Amino acid sequence: MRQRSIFALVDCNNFFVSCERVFRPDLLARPVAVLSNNDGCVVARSNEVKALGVPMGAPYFKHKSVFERHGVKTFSANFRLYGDMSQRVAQTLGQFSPQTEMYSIDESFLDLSDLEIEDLQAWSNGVAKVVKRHTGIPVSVGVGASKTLAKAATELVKQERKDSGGGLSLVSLQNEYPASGKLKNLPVGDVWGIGRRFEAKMLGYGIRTAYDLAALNDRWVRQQLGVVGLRAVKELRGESCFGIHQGSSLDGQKSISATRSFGKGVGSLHQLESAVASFVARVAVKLRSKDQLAWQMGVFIQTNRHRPPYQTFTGQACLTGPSSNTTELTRQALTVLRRMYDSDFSYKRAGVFVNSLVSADSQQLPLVGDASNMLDRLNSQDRLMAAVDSLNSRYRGAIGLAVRGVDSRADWQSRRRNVSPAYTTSWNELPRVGAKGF
DNA sequence: TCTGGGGTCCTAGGACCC
DNA sequence: TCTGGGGTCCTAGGACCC
Repeated sequence: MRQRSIFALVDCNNFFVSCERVFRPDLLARPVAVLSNNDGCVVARSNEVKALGVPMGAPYFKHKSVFERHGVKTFSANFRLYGDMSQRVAQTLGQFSPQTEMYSIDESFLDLSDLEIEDLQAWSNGVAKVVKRHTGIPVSVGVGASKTLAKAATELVKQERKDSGGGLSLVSLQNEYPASGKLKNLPVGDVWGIGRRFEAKMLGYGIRTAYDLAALNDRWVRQQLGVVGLRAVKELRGESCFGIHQGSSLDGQKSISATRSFGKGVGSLHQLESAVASFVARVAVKLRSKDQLAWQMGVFIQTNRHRPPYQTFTGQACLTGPSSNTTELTRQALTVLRRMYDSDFSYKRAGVFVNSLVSADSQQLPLVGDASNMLDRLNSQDRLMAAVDSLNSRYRGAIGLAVRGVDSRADWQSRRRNVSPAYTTSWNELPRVGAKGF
């Protein structure tokens, strides 16, 4: 008989900010924020910035004066750096359980069900210490009988806002559900699976905490919050509904996209073509890096969301066969774009997506035509694309189709005024010893 | 002037079929 | 007084996650 489930969630504290601080220890006790593309939104906040009352995802311009008044150091998002740091954390976690799932760039679940750990509370604190020592990233470690409870535990740890990180186990041998007496301290909106809408609905009924939520009647929950909400509630009671997906949550993903808001409004078809072509290139690289091919692709262009009339144009193309070939995908994308382009509008955002993905090695050859010819052609395309990918990873963005354009100051390019160096992935960007903070 | 980007799953309703 | 009914597929929209 399988024993009960036990999960841990390791959640990196203020992850993007913590990454920047690893290489800028001078910023450790100072307020720091990381901004999204175009320096538009606040996507990571140090505890000092949280204390200023700046919410997650807030438009930067609305808080700019507060930032200046308090000397908040801001960075433009540097995803190459964060991705690399994320890998380091994941690697460290591998030593604590053979069953790990990288859930997002800053969170991993560990399955502890089959491990013999006597003191889960001490264990969780230990994990936090080791990760901090190995990577410099402070983490919150939560342990529970379900993923949702593990998640709840990390939320409770984070309430303490300790810069060094720490752990909490909600699993005790004596009692399970009432052990969640601690859940009285967790606001209902902080429960995994309860977003803004569901939170408002629950508050309307006087349900304020995770504890209140767990005590509700199943049928009523099903009615109000659907099967998703019901699962969340069951998980809160320690009834595990979700297992571990070994590897990454994104393994076997169903779609891939590349979308961006533009630095300025873009009206000309020529510029949109250049933007879309560069998005296709990104998507195709992602496809190839995952050994995937797509049967379907789509393009969308949008006007400014905050300035009515807001318009979105979307078009889809069915490919003649599954592909990850940049040239072919670009041709299709541009056809779609030209078909739906309307010169009366100025566009602020565009994107390219692919779906109906299949694994490249399970690719079916066409039923008609000379299969060996087809194979040759596919192989030569594969080799070309592999060569392009390898050159581009070494000399970032060196090679591309001409339509993509080469003007890095084009209107559609994002503004990123304060990017930190690629400390961990580019020798050229390593600071000299003795420079500020080293 | 200035508001991110990448995903998933569920549900309701319409089309279509027998 | 009556205008079937059930299954399946697709799509759009809404909710959620980080």
